[in-house]
Amino acid sequence: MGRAPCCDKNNVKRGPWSPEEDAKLKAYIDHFGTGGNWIALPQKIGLKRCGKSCRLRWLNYLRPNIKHGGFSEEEDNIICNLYISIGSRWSVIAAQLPGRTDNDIKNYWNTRLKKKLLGRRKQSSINRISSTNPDADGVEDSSSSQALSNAALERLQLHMQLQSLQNPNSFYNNHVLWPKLHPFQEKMVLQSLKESFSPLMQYAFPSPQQGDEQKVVMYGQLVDSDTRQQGHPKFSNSSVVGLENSLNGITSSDSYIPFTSGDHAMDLTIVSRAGVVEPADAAAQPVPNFQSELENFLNSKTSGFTSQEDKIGEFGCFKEMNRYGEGMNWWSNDFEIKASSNSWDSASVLKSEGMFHDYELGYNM
DNA sequence: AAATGATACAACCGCATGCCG
DNA sequence: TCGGCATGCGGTTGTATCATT
Repeated sequence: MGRAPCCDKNNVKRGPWSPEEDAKLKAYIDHFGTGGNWIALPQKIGLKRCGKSCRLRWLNYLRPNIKHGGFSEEEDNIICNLYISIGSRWSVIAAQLPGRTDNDIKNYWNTRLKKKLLGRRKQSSINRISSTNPDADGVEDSSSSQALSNAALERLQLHMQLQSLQNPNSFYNNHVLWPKLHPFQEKMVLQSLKESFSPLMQYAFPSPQQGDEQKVVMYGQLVDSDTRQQGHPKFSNSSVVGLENSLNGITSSDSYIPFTSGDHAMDLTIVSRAGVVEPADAAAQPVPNFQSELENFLNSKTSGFTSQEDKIGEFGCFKEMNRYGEGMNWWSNDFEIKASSNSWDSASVLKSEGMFHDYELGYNM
C-alpha cells in the first residue's frame, strides 16, 4: 500500500509554468498571501496545478528578491565551505545566502561547482601520475587510488575529531543534527567518534608486510594541561623538544602523553593511530569493497581530499577564504614531528588562532 | 546544416517532519 | 498518545539550450 498522492495527477498540469500561470499565482499571493494552505490554493485561483508545484514555483522563482545565476566568488566559497562542513543540507546553506534558493544552490553545486573542483582534482591526479610514470595514460592505478583515499580518510577523520573536540556541542557531537547519511558514511562517522583509535585508520594506511619495519603513526592534539578548558597551548621549539623526549617512554597503548614544556604541563591526546600491525596480523586485509566504498563516498560526498598540494590546488576557491577570515589550513604530511596551524571551522564558530595544534607523530618502534 | 552530446536549470517525486485535532 | 494532513527537504528526472563534430 503506497502513500496516498497529494493530488489527482490526472487533473493537474505538469511541466514548465506559463507566464499566465505565473502571473495568476503571483498576483494572488501578493494580495492574499498563501493562506497557509498550499493544497487548497490552486483551486482558489483556478490553476490546474498541484499545491506542491505552486509552492515550489513561488519559493524558487516568483518570490521577491530571488537571485538567479551569477554566483559570486564569495558565494562559491560559502557554498563549498558549508557543503564540506554539513553536507547537502541545501536549505541550511541557502539560509546563509540571501536571495538564493536551496534548489538553485543545489543545481549550481551539482552542475558547476562540483565539476569545477572535481575537474581540478582529476587533472592534478593525472599530472601527478604522469610526472611519476611517463608511461601512464591518465588512468589511476590502484596504488595511487589508494593513496588518494588514504589521505582523504585521514583528513576527513581528523577534521571530524577536531571539530568535536573544539566544540562539544558541535555538529559532529550532536547526532540529531546529522544529515541523512549513506550507511557507509554513518558507519565511518560513528566509528570515528566512538573509538579513540579508530579501526578505520587501519585501512587508511598501507598494511605493513611481515618483516617490514613497524612504524606507528599517531594523530593527536596538544593541549595545555593547565588551561585544558580553554585550550590555549603555546608552542615553541622547546615544546617540540619536550614532546620528542616524552616519546621515548611511549607505549602502543598510551592514549595520551603528558610532557612538559618549560613550566607548562602539556598533554598529547592521541586521537587515532595507524599502521600498528603485529606480525601475525600482517596478512590482514581491508574489508572487501572498502576501497570502492570509500571512493564512491568521497566522490559523491565531496570533491575528495588528496595531497596537501592538491588540496591547495584543487580548492582554489578556498585559497580565497583567508580574505574573508576563513582560514583553511590542512594538516601537513611532510614532517615527522611538526606542529601545523589550526584547522578550519567552516561555520566560523571558532576562529581563535592557535587554539588547537595537531601533531602527526611518526616513529619507529 | 544536421546530428549528437553536454550542460544548465526547472520541476517532480517521495520520504521526513511538524502541527493539530 | 496517536493518526492524518500539510509542508519542508533533498535526490532525481525532464527538457531546453548550447557546443561540438
